[in-house]
Amino acid sequence: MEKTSRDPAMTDVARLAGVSHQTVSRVLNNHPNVREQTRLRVKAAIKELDYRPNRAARALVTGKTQLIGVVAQNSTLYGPASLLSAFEEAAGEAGFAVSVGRVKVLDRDSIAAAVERHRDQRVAGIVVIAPNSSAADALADVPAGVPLVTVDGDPDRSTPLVTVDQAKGAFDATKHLIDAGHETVWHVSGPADWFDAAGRVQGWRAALDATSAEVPPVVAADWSAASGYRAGQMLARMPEVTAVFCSNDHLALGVLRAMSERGRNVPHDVSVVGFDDVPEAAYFIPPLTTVRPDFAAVAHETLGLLLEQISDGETTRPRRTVAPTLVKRNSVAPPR
Amino acid sequence: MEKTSRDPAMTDVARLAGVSHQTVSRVLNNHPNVREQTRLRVKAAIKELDYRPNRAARALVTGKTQLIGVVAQNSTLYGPASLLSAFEEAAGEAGFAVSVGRVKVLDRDSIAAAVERHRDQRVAGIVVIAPNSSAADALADVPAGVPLVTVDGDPDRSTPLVTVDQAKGAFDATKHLIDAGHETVWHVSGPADWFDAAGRVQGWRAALDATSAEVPPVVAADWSAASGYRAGQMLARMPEVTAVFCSNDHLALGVLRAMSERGRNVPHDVSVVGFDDVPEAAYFIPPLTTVRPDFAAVAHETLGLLLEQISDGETTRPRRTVAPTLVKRNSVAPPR
DNA sequence: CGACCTGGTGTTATCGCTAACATCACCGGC
DNA sequence: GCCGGTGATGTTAGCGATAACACCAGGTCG
Repeated sequence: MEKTSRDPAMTDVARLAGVSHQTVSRVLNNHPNVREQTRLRVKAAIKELDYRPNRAARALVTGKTQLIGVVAQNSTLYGPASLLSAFEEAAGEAGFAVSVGRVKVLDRDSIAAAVERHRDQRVAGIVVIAPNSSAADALADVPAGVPLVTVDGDPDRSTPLVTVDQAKGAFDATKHLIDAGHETVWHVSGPADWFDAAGRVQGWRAALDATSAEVPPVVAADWSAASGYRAGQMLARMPEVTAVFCSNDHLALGVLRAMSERGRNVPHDVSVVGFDDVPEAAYFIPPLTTVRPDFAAVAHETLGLLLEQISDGETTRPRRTVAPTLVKRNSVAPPR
Repeated sequence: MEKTSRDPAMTDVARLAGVSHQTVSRVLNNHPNVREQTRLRVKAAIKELDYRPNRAARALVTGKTQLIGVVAQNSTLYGPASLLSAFEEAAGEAGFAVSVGRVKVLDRDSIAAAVERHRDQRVAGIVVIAPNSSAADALADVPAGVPLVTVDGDPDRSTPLVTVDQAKGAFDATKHLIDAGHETVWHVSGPADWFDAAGRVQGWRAALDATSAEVPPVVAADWSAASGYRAGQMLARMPEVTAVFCSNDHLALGVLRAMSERGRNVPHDVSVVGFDDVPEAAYFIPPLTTVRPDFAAVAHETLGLLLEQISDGETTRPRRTVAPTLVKRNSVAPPR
């Protein structure tokens, strides 16, 4: 077995190539003033030694890391999980490593602690997936000077923000139900302190207002299928309910089950629309019409906004929304 | 607006506390030979300046980072996503940052590239969530000397491995169906090259063998509800099928829909069991009996194994499995 | 033809920390 | 009462990169 000697450093490459370490550094950073021949010699030496630059040393001298910190809730909710995954991929492609700080609950202290951990790491920027108001509040504590982008955060706050256009998605969904002939549309909403949920309520109401339809009371739930089921049990008993827009697909699943148990056929007795387009939505009974957010686009906008801040210190257009699309399946029909 | 001066460094703390920077370092690293009074003075100075050690500088001199790299597929499959989330939380609690390298497909090249990126970062250790054989193959390329733990990987390979006891979960599920009175149990399996799927097939077969039940052919699918639906359409036409064990909950969802369309009642005509216990499983129609893996336990075992390697260079017990539990709901009944 | 630029390269200082050694006061033991 | 040990602290030397400047050859220009 060979003795583990230390990893090759820049000076080792320099020695092998017969140049100074500074020239190696120039090659690595694509400085213009290096002769082509020298450049090739250095590159050959790098390859031969399997040299890889020490990021710690570079970070020490430049004062910058190639790390982005993300604060996200420790949940497996489809939306946040998809978003995170998409962001990690986008950042990776841009040459940034992503360090994820999971938080059990989205309260002020937990988020502050996660942000602190990231600052300890001296991340180049921080992304906070802050879908509810307690999370948004915590951002007030984040010192200025740290590039920061919020995703799904508070639209009324001034920090750079990227978000799915919840209102538009909800509007389209509701409009689709009205266009099918329903007099009005009921709404099972997510938790009131979530901005996503609030935006969807808003879009739903706007669609009803636009057609002068009566606005029934919001049925409040959390995001779970369980709460959707409970809401559904109530709605199933009300014969005047013929169309329900649910704030996410799992709520819709719960509603579907409640309707099925009460013998109300979906879509012929009651039409249902969800939000998120989870992969299995097409296999609900019946296949669910829903709204699909473009998480990859959100991730790219977020990264763009963050990189802008990192390089310029400022952002030109600190607010971006991404429009979702309506996916039509078989859970909507005209009322009979 | 204040001019942004550089972050405080150890020497700043030292000056304020009236000691040398080395003493500050000793306080930070809990060295024994520091007078209590000095220690307090230094701590006060740290607090006053909001000093935070520069990890890059520390990493540079010690040659070690507090970073763990994870390689995971860019998917929102419930199992892997839960596992990742749990691991990030566990690592965070242990004071490690987690850098996630997402990979679009689990092939050899992608994984090798992700591992390289992590080595560039000089991570202290790497976790690879390698649920299928192409991923496992890629690990052969990882040079020795990098602490590495595989999750859901190849049981036949010699790298340290943590995994859910798939066979036991499948055995229990199958046994449960047989105990309910079914003559045999059909199986809709996940992709053949996934170890999880293979383990579940094995457990299912073992349970049938143990009771001398006939072993029907495996119905191959991928993990999606779509493929479960197709499998279900076939099974629904076969009157002799009274019990189906599905390799995950989404497959089960597809099967449920196919049964429902064919007018076969679950559980009275056909019993169905899934695997994973996704949060909405209790709200399928009917509520799904399934097997729940303990992802938090897997995460902790993984972290433990990795930290052992990081500190000792070796591992005593490089293979750990975590037993899942059967969750009984309403999708199982005696045959009629 | 000497002053001056400029492209290619090397030399030196520096980032903020830890390791190793140096220093010094104080202690007990022979 | 001198000597070696020990606890508390300071001093110095790196870790491996980049930045800033120095240097030198060769070409341009007045």
